[in-house]
Amino acid sequence: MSNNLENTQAQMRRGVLEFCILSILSHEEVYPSDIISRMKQSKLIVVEGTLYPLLTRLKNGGLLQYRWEESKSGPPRKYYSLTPLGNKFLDELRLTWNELVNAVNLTIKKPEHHE
Amino acid sequence: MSNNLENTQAQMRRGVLEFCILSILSHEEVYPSDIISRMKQSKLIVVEGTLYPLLTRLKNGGLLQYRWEESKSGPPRKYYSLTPLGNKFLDELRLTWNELVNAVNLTIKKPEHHE
DNA sequence: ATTTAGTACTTTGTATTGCATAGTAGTATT
DNA sequence: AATACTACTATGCAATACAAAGTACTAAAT
Repeated sequence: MSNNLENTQAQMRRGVLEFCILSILSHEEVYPSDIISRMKQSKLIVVEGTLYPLLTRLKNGGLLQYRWEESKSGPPRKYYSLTPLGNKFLDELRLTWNELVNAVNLTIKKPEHHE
Repeated sequence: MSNNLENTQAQMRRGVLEFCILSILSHEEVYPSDIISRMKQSKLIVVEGTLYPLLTRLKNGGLLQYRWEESKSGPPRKYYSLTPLGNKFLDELRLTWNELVNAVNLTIKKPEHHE
């Protein structure tokens, strides 16, 4: 059926996709293939068909911008970076992430017995 | 558009929904409305339209079971609990959660400079 | 000068699923 | 018998991750 382990694990990862991508872009101007390999290093798999539309959505939302740059080893690359709005957005997501970790830790602990 | 903050925040929470619900059920036998209020306590909002189908999916997947119990204050309740398979599944998700937290922390940190 | 390989960006179609909304049904109170 | 409250169920829509196939550029080999 649809409730195998991998599916649920993937769902967890999906939830933090945008956050991680924005974080990477906050450190350095990179192009999509860079992002994929950086995420892979952290065991967060993301594929092209996911990343490209996501970057476009973020760009259309005013969170990202890009510039073209020639490459010596193939077609030109889109170097993405955060806009000021994107930076604000990321700040909020950092808060959200910390809150989420706390909330989950609360939930997965045994409940305290009141009264 | 579709890339507002709330949307992304909700996405993060969604990713851990199953994990939290299974965790709650591993501690005590509860009925759906219980789960909703427990999640709310931890700031993880979940609504009926999400929870009921999710519980059904998990049950059909063999992770959950339930028994009916009469209630003095309304219709009978479905008390859910984990099956042995559900317990194994939850163990895996605990691992996944810890790995995810590590992976995200790795990703959101500045990259180290190799060579 | 074509072909092949490698890199990089793009597009299309599908399936999952969270949620809004509305509906059904039981008990208790007036 | 009507209303309120609680609880479970069903329907339809919208968002989106991913698979898969496609386009396009550079460089190297034949």
